[in-house]
Amino acid sequence: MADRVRHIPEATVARLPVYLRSLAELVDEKTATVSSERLAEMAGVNAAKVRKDLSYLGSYGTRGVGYDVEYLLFQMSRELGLTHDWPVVIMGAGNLGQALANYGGFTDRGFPVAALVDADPSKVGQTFHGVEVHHVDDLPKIASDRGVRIGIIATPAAAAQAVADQLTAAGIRSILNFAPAVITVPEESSLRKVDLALELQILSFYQQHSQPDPEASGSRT
Amino acid sequence: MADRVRHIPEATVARLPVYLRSLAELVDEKTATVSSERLAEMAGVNAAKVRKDLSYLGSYGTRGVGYDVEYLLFQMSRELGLTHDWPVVIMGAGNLGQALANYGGFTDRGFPVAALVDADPSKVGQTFHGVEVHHVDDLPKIASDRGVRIGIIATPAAAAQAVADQLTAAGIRSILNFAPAVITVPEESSLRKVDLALELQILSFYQQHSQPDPEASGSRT
DNA sequence: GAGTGTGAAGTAGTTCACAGCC
DNA sequence: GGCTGTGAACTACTTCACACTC
Repeated sequence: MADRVRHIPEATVARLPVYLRSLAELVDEKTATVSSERLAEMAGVNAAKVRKDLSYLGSYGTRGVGYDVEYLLFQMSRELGLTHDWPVVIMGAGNLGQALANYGGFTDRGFPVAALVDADPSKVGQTFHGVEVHHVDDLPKIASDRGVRIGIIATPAAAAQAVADQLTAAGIRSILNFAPAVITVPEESSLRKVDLALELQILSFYQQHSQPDPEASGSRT
Repeated sequence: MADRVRHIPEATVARLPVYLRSLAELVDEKTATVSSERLAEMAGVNAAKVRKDLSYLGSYGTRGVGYDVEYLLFQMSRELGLTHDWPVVIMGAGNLGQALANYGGFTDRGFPVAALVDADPSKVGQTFHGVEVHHVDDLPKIASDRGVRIGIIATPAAAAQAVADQLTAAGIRSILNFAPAVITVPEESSLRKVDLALELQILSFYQQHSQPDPEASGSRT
């Protein structure tokens, strides 16, 4: 039994939110229990993976029955730290920053946008979708006043590293980077990236390699 | 030599665009050759990985010297299928769809937005950032007329699977899904996902587990 | 009988370490 | 001497298969 083993593989962590969403759907449709097989289907993975993933959280299933939807949902929310809100700041009040502030999906899911932050004084004071733009110099104050733990970088690539450093200086250790640039953060910080063009380039690769190119000559058979 | 070995690991494919970007920077600053070490630093990975990744494309380096920046950039663009444009359609002309149409980053990188597509007749005919909204019934025609091979799903979650099916029916086999929903596509199609809330939830997990919880009791040492 | 929990086997990806070439 | 290219060792993740519990 050896304490509660507290190391959950990264790959598993990345799937927990998908299970969470599936569980939320099951609650909506008033399903009381769910098998690993059903959950696997909903999450688009296989059943063995679901069972192994869930086993890292603890033994919350019942053999012969399945998992109690509500109980599992609660445990998973707790594990993911979603039992309370996490206010975020969006760095960069340009197109992307505004669009993200505008996008309801964050607030709805427990990540209210506490502020937009920009270096351009002409943007400071403006409001987008109810979110005010503050000057980057005020970041430390905003972060501590509003308990912001997560920063979203929505600046041009050239500014991304400097902005990451500002977030770090303001005590923000979780960063979601939308800028198409590689940034480095201290060891103890978490960094996730979303790079739209990169995803399209990956699709392009597979597109390129899918159809046997009619121009490919020379190699018969 | 056994032909040219044509299986590149997925993990490698996902890194190629990052190398590509680094190489583009090197070209800008007129650097002629680059070592795996330098490239690794720029891409935020380690040097052995760079060498192994590049070796899948072929032996484009020179021992004792490094890689010719321009030549490698060209080879990599070719491999990624970026020597020509790939027009895309954006499915869903709501907030997110409009924001994506508005975001210059796609067109700049060789993925011009051929059309926005929506089911709502009141949106059809409108223009966002120079991109016209078409009715979803016209999708097959648009796709074939404009050679669209990539579709971007920017609809609400509830519509995502139906839209994916419409894309498939229109012969589009590469899909980038922004909707917070699991969708399935035929075996031969490629699917990538971008889920903003999911990324924040992952950060929340690590945030939650980072600080040694002061309430954690019992285990001394 | 049904369905979880998990060791064991299998697979993919990473890193090491060094032979080989410039 | 410097740096690539790559087998070999290692690590992470996935899947299988079955003992175990309800």
